Amino acid sequence: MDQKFWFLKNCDLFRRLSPEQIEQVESRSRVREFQRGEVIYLPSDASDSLVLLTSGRVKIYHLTADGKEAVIGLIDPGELFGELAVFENGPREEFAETMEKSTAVLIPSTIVHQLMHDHPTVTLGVTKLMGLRRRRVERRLKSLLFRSNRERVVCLLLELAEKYGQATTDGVRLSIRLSHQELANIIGTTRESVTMLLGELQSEGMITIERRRIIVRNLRRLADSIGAVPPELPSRDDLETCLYHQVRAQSG
Amino acid sequence: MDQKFWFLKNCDLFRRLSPEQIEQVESRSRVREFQRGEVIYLPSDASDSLVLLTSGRVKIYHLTADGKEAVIGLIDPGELFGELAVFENGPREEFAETMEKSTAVLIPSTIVHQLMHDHPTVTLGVTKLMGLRRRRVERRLKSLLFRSNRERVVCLLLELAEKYGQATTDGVRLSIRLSHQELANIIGTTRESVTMLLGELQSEGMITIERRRIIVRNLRRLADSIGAVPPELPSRDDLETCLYHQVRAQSG
DNA sequence: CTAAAAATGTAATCTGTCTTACAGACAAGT
DNA sequence: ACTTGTCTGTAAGACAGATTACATTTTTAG
Repeated sequence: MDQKFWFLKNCDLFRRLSPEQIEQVESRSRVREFQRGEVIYLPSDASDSLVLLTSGRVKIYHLTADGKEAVIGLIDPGELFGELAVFENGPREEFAETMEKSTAVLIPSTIVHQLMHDHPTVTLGVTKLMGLRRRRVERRLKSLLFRSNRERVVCLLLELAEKYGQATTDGVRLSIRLSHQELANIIGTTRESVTMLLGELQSEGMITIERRRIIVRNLRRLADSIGAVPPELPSRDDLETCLYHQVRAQSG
Repeated sequence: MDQKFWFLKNCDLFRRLSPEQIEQVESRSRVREFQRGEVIYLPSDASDSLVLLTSGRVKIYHLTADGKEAVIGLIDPGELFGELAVFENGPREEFAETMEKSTAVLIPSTIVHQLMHDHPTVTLGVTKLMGLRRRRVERRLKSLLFRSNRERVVCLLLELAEKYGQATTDGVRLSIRLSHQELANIIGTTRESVTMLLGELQSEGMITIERRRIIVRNLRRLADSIGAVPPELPSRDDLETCLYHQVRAQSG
């Protein structure tokens, strides 16, 4: 049967639900399209939905007192976000903003609560999700404390390679395009510093940049240069998930 | 009835369990004493227990490549930690080390899994715990990105006031003693910088320090100075919990 | 109580990073 | 194709913070 909300079935969290339950979630959720740069939610926002990104890309960030964006994380298709507001009663503290044209499903937290109540695997899934995110943030914290800008940039490249890296003959190609400003917002430095450091790394032969795409020539050497362990590249599974989304996006 | 493991009952997570279930947890958990500076677990550690701190204080930290401690968080009596290893199968990434003589209960993850399976409130409790911790880390991340050392120190003082602050006639007294080195390890700077900045803040009348205890003279003014919102002090409830522990520790 | 160890205070130098400023490259829309 | 706006590259000066080095105080352990 052709489901309108096929993506719910494709989402890890809901995979094991019965068709009736999926239907229930469907009937109460809203799908929304967002243009590039639109805000999905903000701290003062009353809404407390869980959000599933089905296409595009979203950045989660805090605003500092002087108006700078402190990026906490990036969200890709198939990923859930905004889940903190489902358990806390207080308001959110972060912004979610699309980095390109995106589509998202907003699932009211009441539905999520019900699901978690009825279906233990959902609860476990949510818990694991939270754990994963937390580990990610802790890792980032570690990669910022005590580190120079150069080390931060290298750490970020390694992190991006782990999530977006595709092995090619030239090296590991990052399938994500971020401006220097966006990179700077992730590691807490200035745009100029990022430009300089990427230039340095390129002239040292660690990376090459062509048409705003970064290729890490030698992952191990890059990791070694700051005493880190080279990351695993995304597994075949992840790629399949990714492809699935792309295919469905074209045909749907 | 006088329970040997009274602290399990006192822990939020287990409060609603039946006496039999408590007993079950008790029978499979181990209590251990740790001297100041002992390591409770480390990344290569095979053990995957959930840990409940019943007395003392623990710091959770990562080690950077050049051997510096990047402190992720502090654990106080009544708090759980090490919970990430309960869901991930991979090894831990962080160290847990006592900052003073401490006592902890090690609860095997199998027991936790069982409990979560049988008792939905436990699962929900764990999820909320993870959410809380994550928000804490994200907040810290925000308070480090783009911030000067002075701002970081002030942020840290505000954070400590929120957790350890006691209102007095002189101002908010922090009921925790941390060395300058320990403070530096939390905000990712050097011991010398912390010494200087605390001195500055003192000479500006923002804080006073007597016998290694910090008193924030005017919380609002301190918060305003970096454009932050002054934190709430710990509520009566938290204080009671704290007292409860102290009382039990004396009588038990 | 005393010795040893740890923590604090201070200061000079040196390095990395931010700031400011501007020019050129690239992208998107008319 | 041209224009507009965003992104990238570069560089000089200012400044914050790391480093180094050492004196002094406080705490801990025997």
